[in-house]
Amino acid sequence: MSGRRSVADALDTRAAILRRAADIASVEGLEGLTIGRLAADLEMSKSGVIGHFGSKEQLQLATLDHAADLFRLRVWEPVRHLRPGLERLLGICASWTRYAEAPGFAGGCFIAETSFEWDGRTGPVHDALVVVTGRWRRTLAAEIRTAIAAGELAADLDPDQAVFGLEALAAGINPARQLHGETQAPTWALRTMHAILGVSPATAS
Amino acid sequence: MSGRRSVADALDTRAAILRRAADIASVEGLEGLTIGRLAADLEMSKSGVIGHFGSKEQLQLATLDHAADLFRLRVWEPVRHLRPGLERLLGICASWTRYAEAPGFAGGCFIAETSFEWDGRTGPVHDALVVVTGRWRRTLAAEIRTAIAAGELAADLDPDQAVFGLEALAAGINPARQLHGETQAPTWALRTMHAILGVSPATAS
DNA sequence: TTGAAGTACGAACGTTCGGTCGCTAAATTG
DNA sequence: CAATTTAGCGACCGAACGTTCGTACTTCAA
Repeated sequence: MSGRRSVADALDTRAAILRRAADIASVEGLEGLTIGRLAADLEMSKSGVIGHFGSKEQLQLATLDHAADLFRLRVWEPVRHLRPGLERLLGICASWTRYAEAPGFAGGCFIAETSFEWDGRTGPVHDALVVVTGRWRRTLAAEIRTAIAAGELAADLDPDQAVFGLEALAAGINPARQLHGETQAPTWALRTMHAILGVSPATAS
Repeated sequence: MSGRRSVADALDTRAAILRRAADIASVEGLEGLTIGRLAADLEMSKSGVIGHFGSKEQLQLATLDHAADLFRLRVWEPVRHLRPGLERLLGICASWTRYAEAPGFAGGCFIAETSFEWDGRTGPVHDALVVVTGRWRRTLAAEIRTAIAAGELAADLDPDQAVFGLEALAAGINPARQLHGETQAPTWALRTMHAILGVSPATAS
């Protein structure tokens, strides 16, 4: 009844842990995630859970990576094939706000949640978060610069300022929906993103 | 060496606890706030701390109220005397972004932090947060509607969408500064707020 | 067939959590 | 001056925390 079942099962177990961990952490935060709670939910022992990661901090890092993978899969992958520049940028805005509406986690977008939870702290999780969000920021900035170079966006648009605006709006969907039940928040965010980029609704659709 | 000192001291003690609690919670979150940590920082016993509030949840609610008071004092009070409508609205944007730049807490704006921490949870703290942020949203929306009625803002501006945008931008300053060291974030936020309202830089200054 | 590697268990570890209790002593009230 | 109230302390509780350890069992390689 106990012991290892198979390599495939083991990989499944680890994946199942991370899936559940991301779900819990999206509500309780990455620090509010506890090994005991995780074990109870998965009907495992605590040592069985932590054995896959070694420590809680490693579990947190793995959970963050898992969530980042999911974010890329849901936001970046669908628009990856589009032409670099404005077309792909608008695609990102669309898939991003769509993702924020239904991120697949119980508590909303994991990355946004964690950014606010860990921005004031220090340590490996903070640093990993900087890497993950920094990479996304650079992707956005590059796309904007490409669009400007192609004449698709105004030459006087500040890419860094635009990236800041887009990120803030996407993150803002979380509390708007869960605190105030603003179901229109994703639509508002998308419209305001277009305004920031100086794109007319006609061009955007 | 022990025992009560005076009523004035007692009020000071309570205020000192709340001040320190808000400071800790701005970094560690309202849940990461612990009575033991608080007692150690203030060189008190745990029972001496919790005696002022009764339970941790009451302490959390009091801390939230305290932070909301400070927010009102720093953001609303300075522009309270201004003429309702666009003038006061622009004043709010200015004091708001200034506040987000130096909120007086170790970990950035407390309200923004807590909004993301508690948006997915339930209970009294969540409910209190809804009240606090809801009141602020209504204040903003009313100011925008006044400005529209006076012809100072475009008639087709959606007040709720604008409120969503302003709030998202103000909150976004937190992780931008603390995660990526973007010292320009407050300036970016203010500029984008003006863009959302359809106000030209000339009018704004 | 035997041995190594790996997966999970259950029990225990020391610590910290929120919270309670009885007490002391100062301030307030009469 | 006596009685009441109250701030704060220190000891303590049960529960939950992250973590370690020895053990059982399965799978895979030699």
